[in-house]
Amino acid sequence: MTLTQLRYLAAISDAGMNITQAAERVHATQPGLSKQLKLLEDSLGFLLFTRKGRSLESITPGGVQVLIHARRMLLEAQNIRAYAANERREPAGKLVIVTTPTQARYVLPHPITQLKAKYPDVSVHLQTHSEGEILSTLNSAQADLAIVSTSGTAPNFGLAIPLYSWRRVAIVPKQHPLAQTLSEISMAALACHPIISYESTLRADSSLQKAFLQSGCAAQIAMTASEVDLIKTYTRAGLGVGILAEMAVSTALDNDLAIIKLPAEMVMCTTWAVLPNDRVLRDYVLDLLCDVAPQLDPVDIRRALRGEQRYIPQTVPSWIELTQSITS
Amino acid sequence: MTLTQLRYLAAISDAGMNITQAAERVHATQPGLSKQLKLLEDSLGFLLFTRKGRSLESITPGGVQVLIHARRMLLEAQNIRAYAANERREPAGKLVIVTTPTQARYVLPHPITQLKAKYPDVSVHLQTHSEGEILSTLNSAQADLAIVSTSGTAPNFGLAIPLYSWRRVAIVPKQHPLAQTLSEISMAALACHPIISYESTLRADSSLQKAFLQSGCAAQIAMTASEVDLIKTYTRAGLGVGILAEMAVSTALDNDLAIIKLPAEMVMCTTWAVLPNDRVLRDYVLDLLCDVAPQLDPVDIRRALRGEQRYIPQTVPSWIELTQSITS
DNA sequence: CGCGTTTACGTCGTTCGTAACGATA
DNA sequence: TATCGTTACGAACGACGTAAACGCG
Repeated sequence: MTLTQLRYLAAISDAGMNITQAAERVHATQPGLSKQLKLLEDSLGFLLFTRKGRSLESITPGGVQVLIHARRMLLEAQNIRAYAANERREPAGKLVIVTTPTQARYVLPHPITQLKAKYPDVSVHLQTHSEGEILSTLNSAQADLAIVSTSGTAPNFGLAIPLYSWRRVAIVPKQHPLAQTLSEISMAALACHPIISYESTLRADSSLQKAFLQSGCAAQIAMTASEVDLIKTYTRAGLGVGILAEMAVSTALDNDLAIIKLPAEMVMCTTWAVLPNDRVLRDYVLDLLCDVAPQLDPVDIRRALRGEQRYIPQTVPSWIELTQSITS
Repeated sequence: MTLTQLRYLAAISDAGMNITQAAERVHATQPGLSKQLKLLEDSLGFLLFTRKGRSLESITPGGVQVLIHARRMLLEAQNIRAYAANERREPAGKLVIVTTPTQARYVLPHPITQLKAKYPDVSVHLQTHSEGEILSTLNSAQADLAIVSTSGTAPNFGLAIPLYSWRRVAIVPKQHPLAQTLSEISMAALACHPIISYESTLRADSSLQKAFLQSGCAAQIAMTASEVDLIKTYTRAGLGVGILAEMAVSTALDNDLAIIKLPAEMVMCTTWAVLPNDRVLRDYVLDLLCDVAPQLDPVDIRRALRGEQRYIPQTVPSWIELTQSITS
């Protein structure tokens, strides 16, 4: 049993029992994998895959168990390599982030630019998914971290680190009657207008729906979209009042839109970085996080990931505080 | 980075930075380890040990981190091998148990005899320690399981499985006045006599001390011993009333002694099997446990060890029930 | 006949042990 | 001088890739 054999085993499983395809992914030849698989099965003494003719059909129950432990070993091997790469200040590396389109488009550009300036040889891979899919993606894909938002408690996976809190805002075209709203708008006033927002607001437990329910009004969801830009576009077209995350609007770029505060019934959301436990992160990952949220202490995070102590978050700043401190 | 290199690394650390000694333990030559260590350090890019002249002085902070992950990998490798050995019904194997002298001497002989009858090629290693040292030994030594007793809650380590509950009994020579005691003796009556018991009863929080305190008496601890046999010997010599675990006396062997029940103030103790989490056990380990405590379900234990579900203990039988069902 | 796996074979790299050497206390 | 680690070298093993054969759809 060698590490190579286990790596091949995982690759074959990942490639859907296709040895040829697995061989390409690990940059080796197909007969090589075939042979190492056979050797592994011989040394273990039982079959890891069921065969159909010559092809692999499916993984055996024993194969599943072996694979579980093999993947843990490969993860730890990665950890050692990551630690070593940090230690010798290796400039190159890979960074896979799974997050939502809003984060990817409006929050991450600046931190990632900073990161690329400091570490030009790190290849960054952004995977955007809808809110619900992100944690399962972090689990299956070999991503380094997830950045997600919740309106309530911490995501129940790995180590969840609160980055900042934020509110939703309403947007209308400057010529819209509501554009004159001076301070914040009431939920009741908002209920008179058709709403344009994210797809996720259709869910009954969304914080938007709950805010309307709480104030005794029913929202008219005029339309939903998955892309923030679509919401802006249709708001500009006069189809209704757009409601979106405050990170997604800026007075500079959206100067044809009026930005209206929403009342306290519209609860604050929190954006979290979610890190898989027991994983050694490259330095640039922590750099990135600290760049997003300066209140973080990389040493604390490292300790929490190693399981040495529970992670106790600092006071979580609001998005507005963060952007103010950047411009100042 | 190969598994061999990591195994050597762990061996060198275990041998106190002595490469020659480490080489013996892994059945390899000293130059082999020396070279592989250098190769590992080269591939990682930093030193794992500090050198003093030519000798290894101590492990570096980086070495500590690498070692943590390396040990996890080696454990998982062991897990795969153990799973495979089970799968192919490998008759040979090793079983390391850490436990107390009482368990080793009075509880385990029968189950271990059974085990050796079923698996003659398994080499069994019993390590006896005092109650307090056992869990730390299980942690450091590569033992398969610990068997310990507590008078209260479950040991806070790994997976603790309650095997049986038991009481203490008092013993006196047949000619002793108390030998005529018909049913159980009161704590007050007991307090009139010098007590001979385990060393651990000297601790203020021992259940024996607490029982005396609760009934308002002070025990006269005449003497303590670490060995059960010593307690019996000095009891026979008439030095006092022996108090020991009921497993340690039998009407057959100790027919010169009268066995006296103790009242309910003397709380019941529980004997636990403690298994390290995330470890694949050989079949014979579970066989042994089920032989000690027939209420156990090996499938449940396996699932709990894999972290698939919490372990919910069955009703825990008392030692008396266990011995009765064996003889019946 | 193409796709995918297995088998066969030659080459290359690596590991391992023996032996000699070096340093240290 | 004894102990412990390093270096050097040769033999053996193992891994890998190329090429060909085999089954199956």
